[in-house]
Amino acid sequence: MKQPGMLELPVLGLLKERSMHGYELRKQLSAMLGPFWQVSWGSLYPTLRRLAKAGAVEKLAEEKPSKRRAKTASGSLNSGRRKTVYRLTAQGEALFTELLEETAAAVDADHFTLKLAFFRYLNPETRLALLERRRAYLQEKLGQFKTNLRDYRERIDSYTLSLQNHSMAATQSDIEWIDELIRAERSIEGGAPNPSNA
Amino acid sequence: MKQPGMLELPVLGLLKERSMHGYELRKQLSAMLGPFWQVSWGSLYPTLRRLAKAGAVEKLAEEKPSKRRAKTASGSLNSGRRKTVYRLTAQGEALFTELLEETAAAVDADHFTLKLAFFRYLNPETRLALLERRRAYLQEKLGQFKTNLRDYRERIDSYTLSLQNHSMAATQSDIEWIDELIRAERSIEGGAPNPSNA
DNA sequence: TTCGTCATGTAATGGGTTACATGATTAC
DNA sequence: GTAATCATGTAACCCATTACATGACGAA
Repeated sequence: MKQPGMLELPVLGLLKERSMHGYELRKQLSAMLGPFWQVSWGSLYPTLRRLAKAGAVEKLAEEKPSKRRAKTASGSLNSGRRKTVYRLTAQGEALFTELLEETAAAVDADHFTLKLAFFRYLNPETRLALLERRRAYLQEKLGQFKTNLRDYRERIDSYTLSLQNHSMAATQSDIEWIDELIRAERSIEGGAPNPSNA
Repeated sequence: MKQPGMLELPVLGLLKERSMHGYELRKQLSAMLGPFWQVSWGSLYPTLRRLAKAGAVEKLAEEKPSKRRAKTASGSLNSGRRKTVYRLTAQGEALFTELLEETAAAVDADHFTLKLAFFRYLNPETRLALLERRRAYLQEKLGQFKTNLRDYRERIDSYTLSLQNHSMAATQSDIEWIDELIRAERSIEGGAPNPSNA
């Protein structure tokens, strides 16, 4: 991940479902967000520490199952202290909701992605608001692409032109995808009783 | 921009074309890379300072118009303001080429974009190598998406699923775009004499 | 026994973001 | 005369990256 302060939301969101230790958290994060999101230990653990300091999560030392000490036995002075399980607190729940609902940061692609991954915790109106905000942002960028190209097209070389055209097409495709999501949202809102997905 | 150390390449690349001052550099950067790339002063000027310290660019003080100017008429050809113009040095040229050619960092989307914007300075073989490296990377990610979905599909909700599907489609589209670029590269390589773009 | 995975962290480094601060010039 | 744009930077704050360091456990 690239931008600062982005891990908080997904960490809280995953811990909301169930308590986990750091290592598993990372695996779930990758599974949920796909291979482009790689979380490094050096960002995950400090995030957990910050959240713990803020009272949003608490550390639980899980006693080890190890039941058998047959072989190794002996002198290990202490046994506990293997996994550290993190659990969401009430404050953490509140923080999660706050981060999820804030519309300010919803426009940026990565922030939007993270919010979308936890959309099920939002009510339909908020979902629609976030979707429409993102859509407007993309539309604005599309317009900027066009003025940009109008003003500079002759001065940019063919590679850069190809770059911008591809980028515009991708933006257009994003918009269409958002439109689908908006349509789906409206149809469950006004139409059939909530199917609550699969 | 989000990642560290990414401004160096485009700054050197633009200064290679012609000397400029910081403010103009930023405008050119936006024009070239499109509206998703926003460069802040707080990252641009420190980058220039670093490059200057490394001897890659040199600062030229463009002298301001002798202090007092007649209101309008006199200095029509003057256009003087106190600007600091940056010029690429020989070392800077070397650094530019080095940064542009290194294949290690070429896989990441942003690095790849930046290199592509200066592809005209590379020979066709290096261009092809970079394109194919990027393609292989995307292909690999696509495979990871698939295994990921195979293993977790039942456990992810419909929003996250939509997210991943869209992300996969975008990756696929990126690959097709790269393929086009590769085809174009090969056709100028083996076929007609270099058309050197529009 | 050794290798791969599980598991938890810390330290140094670097640089991006945001806000701040200033002043000149142009257009209305 | 005043607002917008041109123009150049600095500073504090935050945090991601990378590399480092350690150790348990299961299987081959």
